[in-house]
Amino acid sequence: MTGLLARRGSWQAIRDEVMRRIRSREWLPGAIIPNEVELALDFGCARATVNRALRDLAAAGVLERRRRAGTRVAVAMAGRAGFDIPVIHRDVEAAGQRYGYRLIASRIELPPAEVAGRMGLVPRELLHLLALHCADGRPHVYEDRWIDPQVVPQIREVDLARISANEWLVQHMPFSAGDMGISAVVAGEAAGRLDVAAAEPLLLLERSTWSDGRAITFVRQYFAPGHRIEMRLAAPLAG
Amino acid sequence: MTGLLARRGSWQAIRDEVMRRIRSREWLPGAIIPNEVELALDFGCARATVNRALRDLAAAGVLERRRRAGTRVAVAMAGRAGFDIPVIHRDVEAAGQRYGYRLIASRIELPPAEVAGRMGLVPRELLHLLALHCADGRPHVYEDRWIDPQVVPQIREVDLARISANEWLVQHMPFSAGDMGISAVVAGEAAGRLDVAAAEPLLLLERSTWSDGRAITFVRQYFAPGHRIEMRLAAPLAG
DNA sequence: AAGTGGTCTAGACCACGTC
DNA sequence: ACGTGGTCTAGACCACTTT
Repeated sequence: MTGLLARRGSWQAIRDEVMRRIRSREWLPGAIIPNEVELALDFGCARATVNRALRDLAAAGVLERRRRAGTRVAVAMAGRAGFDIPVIHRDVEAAGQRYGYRLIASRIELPPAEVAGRMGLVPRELLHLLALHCADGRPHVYEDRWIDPQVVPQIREVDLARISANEWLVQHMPFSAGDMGISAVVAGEAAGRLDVAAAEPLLLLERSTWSDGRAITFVRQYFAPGHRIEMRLAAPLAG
Repeated sequence: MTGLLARRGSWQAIRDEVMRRIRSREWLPGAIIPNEVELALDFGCARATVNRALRDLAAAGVLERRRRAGTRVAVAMAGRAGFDIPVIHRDVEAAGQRYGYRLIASRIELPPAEVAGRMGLVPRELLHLLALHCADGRPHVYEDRWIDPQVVPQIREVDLARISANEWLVQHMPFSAGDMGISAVVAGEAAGRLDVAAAEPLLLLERSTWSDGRAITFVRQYFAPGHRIEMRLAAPLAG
């Protein structure tokens, strides 16, 4: 490609050209593509520029790169996506509704074995919170949360009746990893909290959050009937 | 930091040091941090190396960078996450079960207004597929899919009784953007397909996929009771 | 107008893992 | 062992946006 695709950043042009060759099946999944030096000659640029483009595609999962082994087109190039973790506060307000939060209960107690297991710790006393998030005064999300005060000692001094544990954690314990599971359940015992029939199907979101190998919190959130968790899927490349 | 954190890549050491300063509240959310030249002097490295580190953090959402305005610590540094799009085939086999696929119906017909709306097009004839994904011979996911043959003309020549539309699309129309919604519903009309009671709560995943501004496909997937969609949350930084 | 990040270069050395 | 990607440098020019 003799400089055809020149743009603002030539590494983007290179990335696009590589993508084109993959899409057009000029470079098949699993096949090794030319090395950086060859591509740099081909594209008439520095190797660092090619490196930038290929690194970008590797990060997006389109390419697989290994020293000495070279760069190949990923075989199962389907799966990764990015989305924004739903933040209830913003969710509600984005829908043009007034957000409300109410702490129902706050106790220090032993978690059931399942919760302890999810948090990967031997049962010991944790902070247990029950809370309700409201939209325009109506129950929106019922939340059952466990927090390990040994990992987040400052939590003892927070007035959790005023600020939701989630918002406080987000502000003071950021950058954590975690896992999340979504399932459908019958309202059951959460029905009373959300003011719905016990047979109503609810979305249950379970999330555990980790910092430095230690579980910070585990939360179960029951969403009011009809709620929809939405996410935009970010493609490896727009186009 | 006089070379204290030297590692394999010094840009990673710089990234870690910047993170440390943010975590320790040495640099507060919203505050401007020193520019690249200053940091390069501070760290005793080339500006490009600092740039690499800061670009990485900006991509992770930890920093916000603007020309001329400088680099500042992001205020709402909570939200982004990454996960792998659930691929039913792999899901089932990862659970040690045998995957099966069965095409129930395939028709060319006009979509209901809601589907047309989701795909952002005026109603015209689309390919409509009903299919069942099985695990160990038992119904696992019931799928109701619409495909626009004007966007994917090759689909007409595919034997969709043998390969699922999803797998074919993934292989031949990769790298697309889209949006996804998850909700809880009662089994209702999907109950018969999944062989469950009509009142059973099911997870409904709706996804529309776009390529180049045009909708490729819109699919509703009803998961068998008890199914859980899991995702690992990728933190901006491990640690 | 001027300062900041964005990018490119040409060359170099290094680390890793395959051969 | 040696080829490949990973990274770093020192300098340069450019693009954007705020002052």
